[in-house]
Amino acid sequence: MDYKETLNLPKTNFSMKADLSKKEPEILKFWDEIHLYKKMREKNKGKPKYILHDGPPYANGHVHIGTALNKILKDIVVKYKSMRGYDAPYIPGWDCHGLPVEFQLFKELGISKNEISQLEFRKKAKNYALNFVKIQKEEFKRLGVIGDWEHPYLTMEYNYEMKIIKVFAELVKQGYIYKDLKPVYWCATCETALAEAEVEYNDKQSTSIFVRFPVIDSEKRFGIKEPVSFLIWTTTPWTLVANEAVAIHPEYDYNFVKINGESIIVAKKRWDKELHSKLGGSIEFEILQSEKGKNLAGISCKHPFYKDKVSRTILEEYVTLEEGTGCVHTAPGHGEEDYVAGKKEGLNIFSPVNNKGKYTDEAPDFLRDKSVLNNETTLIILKYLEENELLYPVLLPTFNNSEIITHSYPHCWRCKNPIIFRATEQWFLDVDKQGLRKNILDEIKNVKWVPEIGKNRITAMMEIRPDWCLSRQRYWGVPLPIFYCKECGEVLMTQESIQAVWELFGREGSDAWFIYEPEEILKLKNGDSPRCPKCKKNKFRKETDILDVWFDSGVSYEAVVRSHSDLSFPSDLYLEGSDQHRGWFQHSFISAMGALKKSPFKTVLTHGFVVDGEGRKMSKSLGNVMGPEEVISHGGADILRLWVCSQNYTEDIRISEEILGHLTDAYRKIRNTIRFLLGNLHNFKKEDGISCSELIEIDRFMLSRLQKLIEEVTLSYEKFEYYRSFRLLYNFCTVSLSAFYLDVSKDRLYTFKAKSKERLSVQTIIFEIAQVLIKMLSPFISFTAEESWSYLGVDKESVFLNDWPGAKKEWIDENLEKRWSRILTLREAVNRELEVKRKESVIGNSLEAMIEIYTSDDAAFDFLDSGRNLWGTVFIISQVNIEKLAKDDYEKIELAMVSIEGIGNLKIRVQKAKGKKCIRCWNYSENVGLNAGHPEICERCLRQIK
RNA sequence: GGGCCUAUAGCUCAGUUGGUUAGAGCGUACCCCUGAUAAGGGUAAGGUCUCUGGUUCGAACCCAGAUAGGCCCA
Repeated sequence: MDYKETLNLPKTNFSMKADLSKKEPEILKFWDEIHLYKKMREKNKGKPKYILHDGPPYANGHVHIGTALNKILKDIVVKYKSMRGYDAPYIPGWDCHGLPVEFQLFKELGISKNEISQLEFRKKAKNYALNFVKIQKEEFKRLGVIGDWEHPYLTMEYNYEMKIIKVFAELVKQGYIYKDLKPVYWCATCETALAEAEVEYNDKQSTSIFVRFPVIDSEKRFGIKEPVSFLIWTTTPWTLVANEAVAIHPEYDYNFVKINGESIIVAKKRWDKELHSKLGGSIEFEILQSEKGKNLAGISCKHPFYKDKVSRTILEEYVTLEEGTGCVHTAPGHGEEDYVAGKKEGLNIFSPVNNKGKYTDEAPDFLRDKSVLNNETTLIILKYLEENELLYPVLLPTFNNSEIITHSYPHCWRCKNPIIFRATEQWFLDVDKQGLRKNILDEIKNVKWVPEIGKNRITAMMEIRPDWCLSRQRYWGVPLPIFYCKECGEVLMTQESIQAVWELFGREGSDAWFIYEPEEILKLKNGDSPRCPKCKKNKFRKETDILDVWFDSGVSYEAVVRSHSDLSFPSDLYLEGSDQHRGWFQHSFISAMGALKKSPFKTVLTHGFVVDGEGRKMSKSLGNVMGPEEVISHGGADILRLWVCSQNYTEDIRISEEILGHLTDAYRKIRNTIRFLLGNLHNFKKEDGISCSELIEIDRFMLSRLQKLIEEVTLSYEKFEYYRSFRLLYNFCTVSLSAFYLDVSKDRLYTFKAKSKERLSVQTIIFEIAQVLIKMLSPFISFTAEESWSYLGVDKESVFLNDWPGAKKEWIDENLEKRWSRILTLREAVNRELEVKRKESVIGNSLEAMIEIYTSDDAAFDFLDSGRNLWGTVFIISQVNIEKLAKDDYEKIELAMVSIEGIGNLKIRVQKAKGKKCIRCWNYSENVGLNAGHPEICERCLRQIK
């Protein structure tokens, strides 16, 4: 007789091989067909909302691994919250305007700004962005991210653009918006402002000179008879015209060096190190005195170019001793640091240079209309300085007392010419108006930052950040809705004039700005056009700057969260990379706090950056870039998702072939564990389950353990610590299930009658475990969870339409768990002894073993005695003998002693089992052969086949 | 150059307020099984807790510095 026929071996169509790259697209189609997102929403209709507001990625390029990480994390949140019973909408968005698109497109078109009309370019930019929205949308969906993909938000949609202007209007109304000068990178050849990304650093030869800044009334100030000068060093002599100050470091020592009948002030360390040989050589000198920089603040010097202008000394930390004299020429109109210093010190932001890079009428007569970067201009300046005894002679090989140096200097990415820093008029948001900065700093404390360190980070940034420069001299973005009087240049920026703009944008989009004349845009409802507030004329021109794109995405709390009927303000969660402390978080915060005096988010979660296996950032030059498509095609999106949930994302997140290899192993283990569960449930229905009180002890223990698992996993989910949840689930699969419970339960599952109480008891638990596991894994490995769910035979068409499992307190049995932790300790000891005999070839399979356990301890004996019918199963052996010995006899036995906490000592002997092997259940028994009809099986099996 | 952060087995992570021989899983090696089978089980080996000082009776943990790396600035 073939007894194998009488066994209940596992059976399932849930394959061992995942074949994810083939299966995942089918599952995506399934989700699409059943309208999963809609159904998840319907399930929780009317329940409390949980709003994760999507920070929009740039619609530029393909999805890279960092973006994938971000979207998968968001998806985990949304799926988890939805299963927890929240109405958790997810409206994905894209940031469409801005330099990344514009820059890339200009590159692809191979043209510059002057070669295309703004309107035409914007059409191309829109299509460009739309194309990448389409591409990224498919790439995100492929990751298994669920959301309202059919109705995403785009920052270039008419309604969105309208909201941008509305928020701007509100900020104007509250007095936050003002105009000022600020230096920007400027290409005089292309006649355009450049963004940081459009600047290339190349070597350039420049004229470097030392210049005196004579101290006014120096004798009175210092008691020194000779004329005293601060000596500065510069490689851009042309900026001296715009000088406003001389910066010195508060902590450095400065020498007053008497030389050649004058006294020059330079940093002591610079003089000692280099300047003496360069400027003094063999000439005798004398150090008259030495002063700390901070004692030299506010000293008035003669301006090199303007007789009645004073240039004073200011204290700045950024002054270095790397080069120069330690006294730094400061022109706030021509340098970023100089500008910041100038704003702080209340200096004039002076920039007498026009679009073409030529001096304006504000410059001295002899420089007017001269190109600042021209060598001839430099010569004129040198000559002037020389004649006015301002140029300090250099001893080394020189050219007109100047030196030609080669240094790294910014150049235009397009025309490759050197560029200049030039102050132009820009629009700003005043972050200190109405105590905005203070309000934000206060409100930061009311927001939950995950990890907590994010709070410090954004606080530090908010404390020192300058006013927000809203102007960009670009093509692709939302125009600043501002007009200027053609007659007198006065600004027109009233609520009415801005409203005219937003209404227009709502109807026709922001392109309309470039189509219509100011008068057409401004036409008021009664047909009147507004008048200049100053001169009362009614001819205007339009502002040409566009808004910083951070303003676009920053107002999404208004344009999306407050405007969308699915959403509610404020959002529960913003979840982005840690770089967004300076980016989206901050800009959203500023605009919402400014306009509404409310934080746009309750919780902000940040994740680190993806780096390679060595912790280095990914870069093309290092050749260590790994794309999501690579992982998906090799393993599948679930492998990528497993990577996301296995890593502690608060730090840098590593990815490498090795790491993915381990994750693939982990995936297989989880998949096979689920497969085994499903295989043993193939003829099991929910109604077959038996009640808790009727369960066999070990099954009750597992049920208790499962409740604990639910509690712990859920807690970690709540804390956004997914890698902890994952670890718990994974360890449960390997340690609790595969290596213990499932292994131990095979005997009951396979050899007992299909509907026997023993078998139904395990199946009840396995069914429960399978459901819980699949549900709790579903936010992580969504595809595999969905696939396996369909094999479970439960009346829910998708795993995601379930509620999150809740731990049943009444199933937790602490005494049982305590007892079983002892049993497991004993099991480990038994395994060690079994292994010894296995190495000695006494046994192979553990069922070939009989075990004798000795103790002299009462407690230990009671414990062993209480589990007489357990040991065979738990150790997967055939026979057990338990003997209580007298202390003396016990001590004499030459076996390793095992100590079990709370029980006592015992000794274990492993021997070959007695009797014959039952060919049905493989246990050894002395009753095999007693039945003549079935001479090859044991009595227990005999009962099962009758 | 500045601000913030990170560093524990090959990999991913634990490690309570400082307190015995620093833990887990995976991977590796070896063994078993062949009724989860391109599966399953068992045992074992693996660490100068990045380095150098300091505080302390005692440091993976606290302090200072260094090195390497990350993000944001300059």
